[in-house]
Amino acid sequence: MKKLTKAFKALSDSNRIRILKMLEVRPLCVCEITEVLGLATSTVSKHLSILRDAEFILDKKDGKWVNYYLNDKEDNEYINKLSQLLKSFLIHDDIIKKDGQSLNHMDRNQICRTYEK
Amino acid sequence: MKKLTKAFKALSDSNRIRILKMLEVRPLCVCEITEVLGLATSTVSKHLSILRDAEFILDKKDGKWVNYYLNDKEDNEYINKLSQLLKSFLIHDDIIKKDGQSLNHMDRNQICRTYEK
DNA sequence: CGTACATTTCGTTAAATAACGAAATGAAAA
DNA sequence: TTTTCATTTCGTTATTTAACGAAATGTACG
Repeated sequence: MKKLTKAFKALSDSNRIRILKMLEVRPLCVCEITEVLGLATSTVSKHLSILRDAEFILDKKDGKWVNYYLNDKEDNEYINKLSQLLKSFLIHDDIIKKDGQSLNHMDRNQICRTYEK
Repeated sequence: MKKLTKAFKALSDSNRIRILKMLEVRPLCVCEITEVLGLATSTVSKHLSILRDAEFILDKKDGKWVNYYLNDKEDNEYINKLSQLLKSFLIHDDIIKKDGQSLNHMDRNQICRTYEK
């Protein structure tokens, strides 16, 4: 029961939904997500830890970057089903569409420079 | 987006999950739910209003009782899909099973007497 | 080695939430 | 119409949460 309510709680914030929908497009580092959402880096990092704790996402270190991506392992029924369902939701949502477009024009090496913020 | 996060927020509390699973068994009045959950009546009433606001449930007055039941109308895609999914979850959960058993032995007219509490 | 920099952790603050009891509401029964 | 009683609303309190900036961490590059 706790695992399930944790999953729903993770999905109950619009910024976290946006993150998951962005990760449907491709794996992303923290600063790319930060750029799209317009939040502080520390806030985005916290959101990602909540999504990871609920097992919606996984991360992989790659040099100085940390890439986050959707968890498509088969070992958590709730997460599998909910992720799949979420993929069918918000297809025509303006914010979600715009977020996806932003990602297409985005170069991580241009964006992720602390001193420009 | 707001409707969706509201739905997930409604599902992010274990007492509200228990209520929805109980309503899968049969429609219930506030005091039956109160009895099973062991919460104050006002707290249960608030949980029900959250579930109703998210459109997971509907209510119908019947004399002095208010019966709550699952919303099986077809007009809210998110709710339909999530309710359906929830029906497949927690089938073997001990608390959920026990809640269902409690309901079977329950007579609303025995339970719902303010002065006995 | 030392600097740069992506990310996480920490401490704080404002807002949201779950819980309760008491009071208000409204329908049914006496 | 007065009382009963299921339910809702209100006011309060304790906890959780989302947000921020500052400081800490750890890797890569000069």
